[in-house]
Amino acid sequence: MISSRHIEVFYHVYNEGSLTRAAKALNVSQPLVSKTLAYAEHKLKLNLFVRHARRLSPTPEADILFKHAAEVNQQISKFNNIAENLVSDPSSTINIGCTPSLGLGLLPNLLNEYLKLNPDTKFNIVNLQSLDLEDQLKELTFDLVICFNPNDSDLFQKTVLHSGKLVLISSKENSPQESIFKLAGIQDQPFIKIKNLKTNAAQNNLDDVLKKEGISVNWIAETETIQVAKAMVEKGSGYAIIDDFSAAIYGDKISINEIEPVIGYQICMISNKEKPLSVSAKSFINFLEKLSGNLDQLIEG
Amino acid sequence: MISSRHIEVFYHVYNEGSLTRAAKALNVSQPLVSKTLAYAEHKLKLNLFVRHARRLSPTPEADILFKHAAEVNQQISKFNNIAENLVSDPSSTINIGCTPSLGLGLLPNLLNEYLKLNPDTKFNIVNLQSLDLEDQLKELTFDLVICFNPNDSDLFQKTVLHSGKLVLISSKENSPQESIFKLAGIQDQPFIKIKNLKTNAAQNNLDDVLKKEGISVNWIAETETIQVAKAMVEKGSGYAIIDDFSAAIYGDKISINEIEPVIGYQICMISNKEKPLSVSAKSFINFLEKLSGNLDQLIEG
DNA sequence: CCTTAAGCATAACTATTTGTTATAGTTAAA
DNA sequence: TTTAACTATAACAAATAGTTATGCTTAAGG
Repeated sequence: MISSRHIEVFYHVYNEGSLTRAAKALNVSQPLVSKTLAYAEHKLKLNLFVRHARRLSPTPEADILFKHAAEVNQQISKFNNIAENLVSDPSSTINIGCTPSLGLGLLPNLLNEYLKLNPDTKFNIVNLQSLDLEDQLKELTFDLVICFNPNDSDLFQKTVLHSGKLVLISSKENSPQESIFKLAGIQDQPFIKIKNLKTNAAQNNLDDVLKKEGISVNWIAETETIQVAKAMVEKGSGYAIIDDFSAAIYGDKISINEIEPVIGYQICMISNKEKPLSVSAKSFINFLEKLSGNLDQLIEG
Repeated sequence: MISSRHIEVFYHVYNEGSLTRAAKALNVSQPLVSKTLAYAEHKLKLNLFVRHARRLSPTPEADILFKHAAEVNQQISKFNNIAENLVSDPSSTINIGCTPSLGLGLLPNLLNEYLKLNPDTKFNIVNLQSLDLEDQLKELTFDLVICFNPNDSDLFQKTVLHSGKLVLISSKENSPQESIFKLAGIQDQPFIKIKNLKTNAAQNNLDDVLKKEGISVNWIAETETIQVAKAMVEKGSGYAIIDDFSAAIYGDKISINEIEPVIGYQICMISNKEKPLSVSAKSFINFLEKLSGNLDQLIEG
């Protein structure tokens, strides 16, 4: 039995693709990550990564375990956040719910920007699936929620933060010739499918377009997280289609192509109209509204 | 941020209602449980239990956090079990999936009985929601699954292990006069509702009967776990209705009444017809089939 | 009312885990 | 080549997780 800490380390190593970067993300030293991971592998009697000289590559076992590691992390931080909500002064902390992929990608950048202007702000972030998020917003647990394509509802105030499009990712060795990829072309290529629509509503739109255009995909693997899809693409297993935001963030070792026809998605902020907001929450929402539509610049940072 | 170990300790203390018994369940010393719990409370800045002389009673915060603690535990053991399945020799270990409430109540008794006869057997138990269970059985992750009222399917071989009925639980001070409780009587009493039908399909039948009989309940609290319902009943907050198995196991401090009309449920074992089973798995399934219908005697043990 | 037994807290430890810095070894790329 | 980026190991230090022994409180029984 390995503990939550080991799982957390494994998660970050998989996610970052390197011990050094995982150590940075976890705010600990690199040797500790090396040791902890080795210990976890020893305890599980599994090799999670193959060590190349300057690089780690996840084993098939790691690919399978990653999504469960993500769930464990989510669950534990959810527990702690709920506990914190039970105790903390609601006026001083801004409670934000968001989907796991945005919590990893977009949100840290947003908070950083805001903290430059308002250094004393405290945030409390809970990662949940989209459906859960809307429930919790109804129950007034959060001040605001950031997610993909939310359902419209009279209860909620909605602001579109970003309109993006889906892009094709492929390994550098095996990327398509044309810079704008024709969607029908994926019939000729092995494809990595991202299921679990709850986590990533953007995928919904893809399925709709594929059906409408009558394109059948030749999928060779199905996964629930963008990270695993990206890892497989990197190994050269096939193409995958993800949102441009995640591609930009995870995309140093892969090649990215725009797609025709364009498949759009939205990242929105929603808040409950009936919830009386604290001054700090109002200020943050105001900040986001001003930023709305210009989020691209944050990715570079 | 508290770790999985703290959450585990909190879970068991809540579940057992005492530090000493939690220590026994966790196979550690009582002082350790005392310290770990105190540490968790300190870290969370929350009082989880009010200390009376010979007894702990959970605070409202603990009632809220318990279900999340249960989810964390489930998630972590799921991770470890999946990892184990990736490595272990399938022929030597019997992989069982079951719902959380049965995993806590019935299954340990069953395994104990079986281990008396076959001391060398290794079990691997994963707690999941009913819907997940059937998916995993399809994917051949488990040798067998034990759950409430499963859906019929051609893929699965089903054996009824136990036919039971739902019972009323109440505090000793405030229990109904008549030994067989007329269901319509709950209109007059505050009621604790157990939602989350996924975990406890037995509750489905209750809702059906209530609707059919046109009985409206005056529910004052809604929870997702039997343990929280039991804790509230014990505090005298109201009545609740649970399966007789759980009542017998959790029921030393509460009073139990049969209900009229009788509301039945079944505990079943299902296995995938297509999965080639190991000798040990076959033997265990055989053992269960023989026991089928005579599970009551196990509760006393 | 006094004794007993059950149950929690504290003290005084030990063992294990988690963390650190310093440093050596490997190799892709300038 | 040299450099820079990464991982592994060694040698410690700090924090956690565990132990037994023991004292305090009180519900229950004689």
